[in-house]
Amino acid sequence: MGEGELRDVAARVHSTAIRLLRTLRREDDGSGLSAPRLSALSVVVFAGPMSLAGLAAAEQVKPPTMSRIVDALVERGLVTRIAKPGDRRSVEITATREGIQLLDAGRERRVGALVSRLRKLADSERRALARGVEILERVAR
Amino acid sequence: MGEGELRDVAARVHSTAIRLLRTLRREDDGSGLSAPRLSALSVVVFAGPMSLAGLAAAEQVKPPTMSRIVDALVERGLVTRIAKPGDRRSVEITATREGIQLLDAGRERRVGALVSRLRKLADSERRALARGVEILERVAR
DNA sequence: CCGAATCGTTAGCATAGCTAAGAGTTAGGA
DNA sequence: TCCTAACTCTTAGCTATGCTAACGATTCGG
Repeated sequence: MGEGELRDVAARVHSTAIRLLRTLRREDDGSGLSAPRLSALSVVVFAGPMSLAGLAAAEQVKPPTMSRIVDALVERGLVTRIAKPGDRRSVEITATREGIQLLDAGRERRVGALVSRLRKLADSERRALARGVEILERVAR
Repeated sequence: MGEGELRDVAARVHSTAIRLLRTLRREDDGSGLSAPRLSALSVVVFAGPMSLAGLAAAEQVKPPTMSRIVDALVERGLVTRIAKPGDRRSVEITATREGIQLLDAGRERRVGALVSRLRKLADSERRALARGVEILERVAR
């Protein structure tokens, strides 16, 4: 594959990812949470309890920003913020059962919307897509 | 392909797109423009001159929000905002030469970063990725 | 045990999103 | 004709999200 083709693939991957996420984002309206809050919650749910600094780093955001996002999530009972025993400077942020449920529902909507689109594909196309995404996972890592 | 597999593909497409864009976004720092401004500029550059309402719709944003973004772009000389001859209620937003140049440089950085990652792939993988993206383009449309 | 480093929060600023409301322009019907 | 309705954009004012700087509390090292 030549240099020009490679650039073309890269450009298409880029613009397609943008368009896809923009489309799926509409599904988030039903969650009652903004995108940054939803995203932070999802990190806590999937990566497990973590410090505020860790969560901020995971979200590529500075600690003060994350501190306020966590405020809002605590306010809604979606996470708890508990001083870490052994080092009381630090806090452990943990998802509550409500937090997990809300996130699951939201991801269901997003992924569900995508599934319903994928259903229109032929089986061979689904397999080609699966193979492509497998490769892209390594690229994005 | 079964229902479970289909969900799995959808979930992986979703999370991979998120991770990929998050990675590439770091390249935008060099542009001196925030993400919404950069994105609005890119629409104007690629779709050509358009009204404020059209641009707002393209960016899935309300007109007042776009009005301020355009303010900033005009301020930096990246677009012009000219009353449309024939209907002076409306404005035509047009990219300047500087706007086009700035956008090209930014996209170069993003796509370039992606290209350098794709270079590590085997040729068969690049082809598989190209095929997958082709399918995903239809899905995202 | 005292100074320095670490972790989080608070304060204050800019940007980005919204709705509500207003100004200017166009279009259409009496 | 002209007056009202509709359309396009902007302004005003709110909340949320991002930042840096500075502070309080805690822990660690010498």
